[in-house]
Amino acid sequence: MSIRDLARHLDISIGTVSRALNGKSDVNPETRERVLVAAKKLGYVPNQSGRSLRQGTTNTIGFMIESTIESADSGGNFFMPVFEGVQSVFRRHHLDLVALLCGTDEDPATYLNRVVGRRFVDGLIISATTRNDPRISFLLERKIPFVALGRSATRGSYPWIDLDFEGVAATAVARLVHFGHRRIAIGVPASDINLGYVFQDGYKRALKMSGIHFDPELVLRAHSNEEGGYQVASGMLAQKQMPTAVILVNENMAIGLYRRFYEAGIHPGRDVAVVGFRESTQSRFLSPTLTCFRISLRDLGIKLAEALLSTMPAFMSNYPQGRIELVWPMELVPGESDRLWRGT
Amino acid sequence: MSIRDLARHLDISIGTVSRALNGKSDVNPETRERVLVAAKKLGYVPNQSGRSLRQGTTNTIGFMIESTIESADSGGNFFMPVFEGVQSVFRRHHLDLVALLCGTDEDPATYLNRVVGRRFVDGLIISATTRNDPRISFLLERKIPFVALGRSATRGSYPWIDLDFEGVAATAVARLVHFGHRRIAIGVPASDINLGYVFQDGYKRALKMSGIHFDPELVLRAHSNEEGGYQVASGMLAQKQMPTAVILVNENMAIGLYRRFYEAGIHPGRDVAVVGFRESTQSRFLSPTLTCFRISLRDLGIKLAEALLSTMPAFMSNYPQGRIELVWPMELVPGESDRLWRGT
DNA sequence: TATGAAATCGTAAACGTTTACGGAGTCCAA
DNA sequence: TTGGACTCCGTAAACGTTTACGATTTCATA
Repeated sequence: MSIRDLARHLDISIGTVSRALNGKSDVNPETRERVLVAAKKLGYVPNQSGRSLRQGTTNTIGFMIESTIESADSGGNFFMPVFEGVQSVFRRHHLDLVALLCGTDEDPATYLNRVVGRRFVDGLIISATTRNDPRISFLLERKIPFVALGRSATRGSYPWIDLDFEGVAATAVARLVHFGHRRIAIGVPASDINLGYVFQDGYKRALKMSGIHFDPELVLRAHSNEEGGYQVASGMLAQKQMPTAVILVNENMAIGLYRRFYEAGIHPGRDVAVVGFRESTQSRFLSPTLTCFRISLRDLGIKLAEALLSTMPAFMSNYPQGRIELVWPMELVPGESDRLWRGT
Repeated sequence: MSIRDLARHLDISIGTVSRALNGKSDVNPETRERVLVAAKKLGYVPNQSGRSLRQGTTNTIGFMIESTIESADSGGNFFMPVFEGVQSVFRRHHLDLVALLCGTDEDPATYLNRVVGRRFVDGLIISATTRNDPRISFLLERKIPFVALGRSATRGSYPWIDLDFEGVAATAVARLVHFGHRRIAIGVPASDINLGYVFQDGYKRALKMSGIHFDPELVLRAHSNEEGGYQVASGMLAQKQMPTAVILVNENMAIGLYRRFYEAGIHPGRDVAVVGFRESTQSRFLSPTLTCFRISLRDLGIKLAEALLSTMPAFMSNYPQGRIELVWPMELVPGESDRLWRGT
């Protein structure tokens, strides 16, 4: 069922059929109608390879997510709503979104090279950017439209949207200090993901603002999952003077952290204050409920999509131009995990 | 940087270049070497649209996952490891895997129709199959290679791999009965997903085996997330005679269920027995740890990939033929959530 | 009626591959 | 010297689209 079959069936030329289907102006409204109903009746769908080859564009956007060991068990629930948002924008422009999974046994940069080289996608959204992310320089030099979810320390100008981890650290520290805490630990990712650095910097700055000396012992590196949280709690318990509060950068860590404290007879929200990261159904139903930060992942996805489209020649005209370096604000959602504190 | 440029640069014909790159036999080993090094040096990557158009095959497999409201916050951590497994097999065959996200505002069947019609993928893995899944009959009639993760009640023969929810129900019921329980509730998905039916059937059968009368009141429908778990617990608490045990079909429900019971002063693992579904880092670090079922998602992914390849003409020869209707066994992992039971 | 513009459509080239086919060598045996 | 077998390579068609261009028709106007 190619366009040729359709044309034969209607006894008109394939050029006219193509123009009719693509909404070109120089075609009789009446024949256009005939073409459209015939296409629907015969179930004609244009072959994407053919049109891609001709137009040099695939109408497909790739969202690259890495299923690293660390995030394998936790990344999904974050990305799904983001996809939703991205897709809601793309649909209006007849763009398809595919998620590109880079396995753990392949280097993200070479994977990207293959995908881009094949002309598989017209644009990319990359996520989980590392401190110096080779993908960014690669995409810049190849002039592939992209937007990064998470900035990086890479030189050069490129569009990125990043969560305000510095703000998270500042808000959390200020709140905990206000509750009387002085010894505040943080759990940061063990990987090279850039958010860890941003978060840690924000933490230090916030401590300085409160006149608290920075103690490197309070920075606990761990994987961003339940087991990592368990280790963070263990690290806190092992210190001669246990921190009275902790800020986590991932909500899954909270579960393991709770667990470890329970085992030690310590009750989060009563004996130790916990601030988690992202508000979710999970954080709302934990016991104690987690004080954390709210973010509309769907809106984030929408913004990502718009940012990308504003850099793509075919869609630029519909979107405002200019640098895109956006720090996404988050709102603190009070929970029980840091409220029941009664002082040392 | 097309194959034509490469040929010009080497001063040989494009046909020879193509044959050299594709490992055809009728090419001088020496010139092949020249082609390969030049291709690498110039960074040539074949245009996928061109080859797809010519060969009628895209070398791409789609894994369709629906980001329904229900699973939006929980589906990810399940699929990531599965992707890993699938991809490990595909890589050997130079197949690319993309995740196809069907948004909540689009009908899965029409989405599938578009993707398939465009000749975007050579094969498909579909998941979250419903009771009567229109995608299955669609793919069957269009003769698109596919494998379903989760069987369906649809007539016709097609390859599927399904988790052994009947076995889960049987094992859990038998165990709980052995611990002295007679009034065992279950939490099943509120959606039309087929696993809910399978699970429920297994539950009924297991009750009959133990000589326990089936009470429809004990079947509690809810979303497969934390909030759903909360509602299941509420449902149990509301009954004149509260069930002494509950089996959940999703581990995220456990968190909300725990929450609700805590609020009522009831301790899971002491006052009520809970059996969850899938073993994960989460289930291991909950308090109490969840008695649940272990499954290697990576192996599941590998099996899915092999099943699909065995139905695709280009790869059939490498894989055993025959019907693929596989019930994937799961092993019970004892936790604390159903062990501390001391009887009524 | 002649003319030109507008509307509508057909023709053919082009996108980047792969591959069937045939041609040009080379080598060896008859 | 001829013929055949073999190796290697070039030629050109084909995949399904889109689109620039020109051809034809219609229609109003001079």
